[in-house]
Amino acid sequence: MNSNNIKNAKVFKAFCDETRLAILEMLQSGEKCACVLLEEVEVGQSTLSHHMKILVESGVVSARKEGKWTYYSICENGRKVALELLESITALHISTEKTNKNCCEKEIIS
Amino acid sequence: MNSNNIKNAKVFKAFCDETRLAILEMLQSGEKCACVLLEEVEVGQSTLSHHMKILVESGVVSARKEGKWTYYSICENGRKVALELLESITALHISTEKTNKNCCEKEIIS
DNA sequence: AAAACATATTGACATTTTTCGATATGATTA
DNA sequence: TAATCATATCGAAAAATGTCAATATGTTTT
Repeated sequence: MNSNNIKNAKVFKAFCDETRLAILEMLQSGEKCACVLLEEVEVGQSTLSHHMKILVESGVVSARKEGKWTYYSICENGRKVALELLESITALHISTEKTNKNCCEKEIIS
Repeated sequence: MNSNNIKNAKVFKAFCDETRLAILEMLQSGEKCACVLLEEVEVGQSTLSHHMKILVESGVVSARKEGKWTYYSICENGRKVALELLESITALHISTEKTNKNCCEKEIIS
């Protein structure tokens, strides 16, 4: 039982919301100021701020403050971490052989 | 604006819940019968069934019915699709040059 | 055919997440 | 220093999700 599951789930929260995927899409063309994102995304300012927080906390997006503006961009390292995490949580740990044909032994024993 | 965002979000829903990550973890050692998963995961039968549905719909897990049992396993192809999707939605479409230093032109113009 | 079993579905409730408007904070401009 | 601007935070409402108990469905066993 991996107790990192709660933490890992947080990384993927970044990608399981429509609005956040739209934001990521905009960031693919490079760093964007929050005010620019706000113009293109169909949510209010406080909602955008909330989504940006989730994206930053997932590690996939990084924030840079400059004066009164905040610039967001896709974080290469966070991207790599997420990809490797997805690789690792879906990787098979066995060869292709079937070992579970009779998985419900209680049926057979009792 | 990519209208696949709703569909894509669904793929990652598989990974943004603690219980589903625990289930995936069990499936890493190979195909498992629902009854075996139920023994190890801390939820009721109907809840497990609900999670399995989400996992199957994401494409990452496939179900195989055999008599009264249902066997679940990580779907190699679905895994690949998810990985490629994550690659593509986080890929930068520009070189590293900064183009947004003065992103808030309205400030300068008005 | 009836009983037992594995899983899916339904409906209700609890929790979490998303959203918004209002307000706070912190920076810049006048 | 007052006004303005960009963003964050708060509190409440709405929507979505997770959970369970009960029941339905389909299969196997007796």
